[in-house]
Amino acid sequence: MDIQKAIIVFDALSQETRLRVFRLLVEHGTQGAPAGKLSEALDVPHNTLSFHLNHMSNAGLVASKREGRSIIYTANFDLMRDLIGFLVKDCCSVEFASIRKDKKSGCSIIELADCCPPKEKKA
Amino acid sequence: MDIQKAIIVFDALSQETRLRVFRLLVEHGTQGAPAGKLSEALDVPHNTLSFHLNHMSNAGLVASKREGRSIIYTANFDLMRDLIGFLVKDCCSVEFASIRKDKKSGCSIIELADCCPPKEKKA
DNA sequence: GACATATGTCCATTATTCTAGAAATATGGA
DNA sequence: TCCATATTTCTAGAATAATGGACATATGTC
Repeated sequence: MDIQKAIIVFDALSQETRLRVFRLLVEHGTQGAPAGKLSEALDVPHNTLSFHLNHMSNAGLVASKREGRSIIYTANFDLMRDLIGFLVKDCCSVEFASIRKDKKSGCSIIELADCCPPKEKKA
Repeated sequence: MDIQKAIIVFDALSQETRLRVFRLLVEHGTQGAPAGKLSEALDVPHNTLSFHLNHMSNAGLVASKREGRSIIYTANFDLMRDLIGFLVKDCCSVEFASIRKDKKSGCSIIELADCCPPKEKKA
């Protein structure tokens, strides 16, 4: 993920309605949820929500597919992983957070040194 | 980190100048860098940069301390770790990213399953 | 104290984003 | 075809954010 993409994703997440939508979609997993259900659950007018869903879709945060009369939205988990990777690699220091590939599992392993503050280099 | 705090941090990171400032500060580590150096490095007028640094400071993303005539800004690495933790816990699914404490090292370990997509539950 | 340096504050302008009413589009069913 | 449902698009006003010139403040040096 480059810096321009990251800005777009941060922007999409920096608004209450949108962040709530996203977290709700995360709860719905890969199955997703229809726009109307989100509108109702979050108590946001359908046209306002549509504006935000469109915003999120442009940012790549969500995908949508029609199913009958409904349009089902799903969270983009891949993007979320990329974003986490960006924060670790580009917005943190190796002293505080590091990322590496685990060959065996094929997973990326991130270590957050939240309990072991680095010794300050005395200048 | 709660959702309100997350929105504030995302907002602070969702603007090009601010994200560039933050990444530059990350490179400067715990030592930080003076406002003027940032202004010069990023080619942003000092007053405009001051506006953004103030924005970032309010969000808790950076800290500042005076040193002679300069004001030294430093990235808040703790907040960055909290943000990464928030994304993993609240904005991702356990199938895609999980976080656990490693008793021995005292670190939080995050596993990003970026190479092992979960088997879809056939409905 | 006079001056240069480093940074912040004030202000007006411009640009962008959010909101929700009204109308439009798409789908499915009687 | 007619109607209800689900959602989006259009639109305009309101709110918020970004920009940079001019000025103010704080610090260090001579």
